[in-house]
Amino acid sequence: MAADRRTPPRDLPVVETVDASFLEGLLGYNARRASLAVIDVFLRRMAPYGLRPVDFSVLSLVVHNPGITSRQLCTSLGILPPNLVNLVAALERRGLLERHPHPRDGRATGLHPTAEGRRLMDEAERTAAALEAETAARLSATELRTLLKLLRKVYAAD
Amino acid sequence: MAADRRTPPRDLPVVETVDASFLEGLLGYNARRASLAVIDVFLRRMAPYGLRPVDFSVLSLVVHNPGITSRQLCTSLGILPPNLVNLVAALERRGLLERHPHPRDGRATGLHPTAEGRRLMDEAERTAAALEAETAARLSATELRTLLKLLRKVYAAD
DNA sequence: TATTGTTATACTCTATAACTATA
DNA sequence: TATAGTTATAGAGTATAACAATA
Repeated sequence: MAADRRTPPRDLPVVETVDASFLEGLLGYNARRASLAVIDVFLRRMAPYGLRPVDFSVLSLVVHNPGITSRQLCTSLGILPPNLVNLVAALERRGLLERHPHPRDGRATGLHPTAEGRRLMDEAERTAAALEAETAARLSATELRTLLKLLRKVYAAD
Repeated sequence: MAADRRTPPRDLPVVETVDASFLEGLLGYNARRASLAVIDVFLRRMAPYGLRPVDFSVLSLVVHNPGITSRQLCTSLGILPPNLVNLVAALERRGLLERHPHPRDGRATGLHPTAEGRRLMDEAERTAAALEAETAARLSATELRTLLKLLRKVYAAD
């Protein structure tokens, strides 16, 4: 599948600087680039806690919502049930949360943070807040508030 | 790995409505959610053209930058070279672009849109622009401009 | 020696089907 | 009959190492 080398060097155009202006005008393109940039920093700063973004999200919801079920986690975070199983199992093995039978629904399992889970999340959430200010250092506090508001407007009413 | 069913139904908390307020205050969380929502619509509306977001991005850059190299595409879009190969090969097989030797660098290959490639992108880009207005219908034109500007500010200076 | 494009490959993420136990 | 949780598995997306051809 090599290019046709028999073609003589004719009037073929050469690109010096790439024009990406069309893509840069699209919301999807910019939202994706921004989210990748932010998540990249997040990944590096959360590595010491052994938490990927998805682990952070799950454990954060468990800490702020003791007794939350897997189903509620999936709905809140847009994770499919089969993909949550190992996530929760790993956090349980690390002693960061416990599973107890749901008091009112025998099918469900309530997820509860352990003392260690609360302690870790307290640290991790403070790191996340600091990181937030840092990542968005190019934005004023007002700009950051506006950005969050507009982003929520884009996906909230789905 | 079942929950301990011997535990009697004690004072275990039950979550009625999930509190996600901490996550909703994080830029990364909101950027990710927004980008997934926008890309989901994009995916559905571009399916008739047989273009995923990444195909759209690649072909758009080729159309707007005839002669662009794989390396330039990778740098512009944050794709790793090995993962671009099959992408370009597929677009070539569909007759949407052609590969010709680079006039000034024997190692490189220039990518050039075919007439069919230009025609398809013309349609696809008009659909993308329409979709843009639609997806962001909850935002005013001013809000959309502000959102794009702030998103670029987040990732631009990386 | 460095760079472009490529192959092979591995790892993660996401998605679907099917099962169990409870409601 | 429907739902919560689980298993197994398939597919897409993303990553690294190593190579040939050219600079």
